[in-house]
Amino acid sequence: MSFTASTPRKRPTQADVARRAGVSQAIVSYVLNNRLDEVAEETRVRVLEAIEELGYVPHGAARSLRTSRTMTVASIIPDITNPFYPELERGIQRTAEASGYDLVVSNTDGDREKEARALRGLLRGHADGAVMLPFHDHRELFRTIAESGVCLSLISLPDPELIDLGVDYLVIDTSHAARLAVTHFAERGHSRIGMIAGIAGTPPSDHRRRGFRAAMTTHGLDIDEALIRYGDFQEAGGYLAMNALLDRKPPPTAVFAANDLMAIGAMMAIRQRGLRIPDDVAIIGVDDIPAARYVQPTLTTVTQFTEIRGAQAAEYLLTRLAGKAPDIGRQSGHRVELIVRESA
Amino acid sequence: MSFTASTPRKRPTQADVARRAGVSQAIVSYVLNNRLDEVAEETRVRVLEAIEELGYVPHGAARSLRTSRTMTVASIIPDITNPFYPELERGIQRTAEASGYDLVVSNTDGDREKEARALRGLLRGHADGAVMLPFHDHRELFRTIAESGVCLSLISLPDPELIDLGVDYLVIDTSHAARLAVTHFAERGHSRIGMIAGIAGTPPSDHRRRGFRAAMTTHGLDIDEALIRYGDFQEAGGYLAMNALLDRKPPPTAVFAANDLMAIGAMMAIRQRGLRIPDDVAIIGVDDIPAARYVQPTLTTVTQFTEIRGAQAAEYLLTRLAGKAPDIGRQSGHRVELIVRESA
DNA sequence: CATGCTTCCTTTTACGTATAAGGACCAAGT
DNA sequence: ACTTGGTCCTTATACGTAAAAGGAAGCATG
Repeated sequence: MSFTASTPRKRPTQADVARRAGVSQAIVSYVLNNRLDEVAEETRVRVLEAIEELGYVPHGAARSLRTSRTMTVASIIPDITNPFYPELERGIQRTAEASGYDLVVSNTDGDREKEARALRGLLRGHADGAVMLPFHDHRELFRTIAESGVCLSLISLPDPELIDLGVDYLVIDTSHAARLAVTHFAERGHSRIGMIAGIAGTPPSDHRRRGFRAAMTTHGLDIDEALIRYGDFQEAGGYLAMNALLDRKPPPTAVFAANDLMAIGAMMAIRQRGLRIPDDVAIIGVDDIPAARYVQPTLTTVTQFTEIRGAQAAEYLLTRLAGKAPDIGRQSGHRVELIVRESA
Repeated sequence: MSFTASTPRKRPTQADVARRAGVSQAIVSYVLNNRLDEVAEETRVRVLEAIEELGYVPHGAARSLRTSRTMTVASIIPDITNPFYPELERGIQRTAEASGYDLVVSNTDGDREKEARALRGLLRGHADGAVMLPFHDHRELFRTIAESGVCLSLISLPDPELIDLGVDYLVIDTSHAARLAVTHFAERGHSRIGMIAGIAGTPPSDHRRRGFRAAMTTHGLDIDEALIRYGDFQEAGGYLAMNALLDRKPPPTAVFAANDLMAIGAMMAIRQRGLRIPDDVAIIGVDDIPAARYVQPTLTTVTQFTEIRGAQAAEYLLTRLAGKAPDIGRQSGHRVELIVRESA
């Protein structure tokens, strides 16, 4: 049995570097932090050489303890396997890394308890701030976190009390997405319009549904409650919901799905019954995930400019971490646009 | 202008808790670490009450500094927007969280320098270990990392020297995937078979290509070098590569793509020319991403049981972190299976 | 009645870093 | 000659925690 693996060479510390360079530990620290006025050029070079020779790398935890900055940001999102979120994620990561921050990712599955657990993790000081797309209400926890000095950038509807505490918001205006879809349907002569909403009871889903209702009313269309179904934001949920819709007499001629995955699931259900898209049933989704371009027929959808949005949320966070943000939280909406393809 | 946000209430420490409970800081630490023999039940309760009242939460960095454990693992992967990786990611995360570990994610874009940067991050002690799917060769860095006591679990071909250092491997046998695809094509009478490989020069891609060559030879089929093209593992790359293949005279009647995204891009190119799948050109991909079931026609593909694989790689890592692994690195292959759908 | 053993504390130390505070030396100004 | 001030060091300290070491009280043992 080899012992190589069980006897890791202890990593060198600033003290080791200092000994090697014949100076005190403080000087090493000054060199590392570019305090040029504190240390003579000649010494600086000697220290840098020692660092190189020993392969010294700063100890993250010690540094955090001292500075109370971790140089990592957390991203708390519902489901990384839903293509919408990696896109968002990527925007966040790009921005964070550009400022030298690491990224810790937590999947919540949209589960209340998992969301809460991830948030409590912030209190342990694992990250300097977080970007989060919450499914549930966590006002208490957000409050505690904001008060403890961890910055928050939320992608959701804003909460005035939290804005006062310096929480930034990227406002999701999904009612507008619903409006775009319904208008498009109405213009093409549809009147019997159904909706596949997200998980009942979660705020993003409720909001999207309210937007749908409002848009229908605007266009003077009747809302048949039986034509509003709920899915799980996955293909399977869309598939089941669509089947339920097609069982109604008469079935809807157009369906707005709260995200693309469910729209794609719905398309499967429609095809399986031998119906044609968009002739028999038209479909509009939300998110413009890459797959929307690759399904047959291609999917008409409302894009939210996901990656840009992630980057913007992260931007809010990073300016705040840099101390360049106003005390009070900022908020901004975001552009939303209908991309007309073949399905509607 | 409000000052609420700029004056965060300082978080309580064990010392604060101790003061409140009328004991010393050490007792608080003992309580938190369940050293039941060290503290009387009555005191314990008093301390727990104080913790509750003050809302005390342990300070991660301080704890890490003391214990030299961070309770986080890193996952270093090429591209989170490629649906293959979130799947992998999810497996890793599920396993890590079950053991109480946080997960730090780094996207490398398959870029050599970004991979190296993420690896160097490990040396700062941000994580106790890492699961990585490397695109490039980093033997030197891996060596340094392993020697400094950070555990590694790699998804790639094993390196004997690193195995000696206790690095675990989940071996990707993509030559087998290629074999399954070629065999399937051969059985259906195809002889003019093309391949869309990954980025030229990266090990995973090279290996997949070698497997393809070997399988062709096994079946006594000619390899036309002009029918091997390279893509970027994205839809766009598959699309371009397929167009190049269709320009050959005669074009291939079957194409094996190194991943599903490129296969889907290839299908677009085929459709655009008015050709039929699989009658004119048959397609097989690799990964079995969710979209494979939703494209039209549905995509025949080689599944790698991605989430399970991620979980297994993480499992390796966690057992090692728990000190339950042999000094020497482990390695295991993984199941690979052809899923026959409509495209071939 | 000294001795040792438990039980349950407190005191002390170390982890590796950033930085404030202090000191030695030398050139320049009076 | 004596401050003054700058330059470039060293020493000392704090961050919050875990855990070793030490100590006081009570109780049983010979």
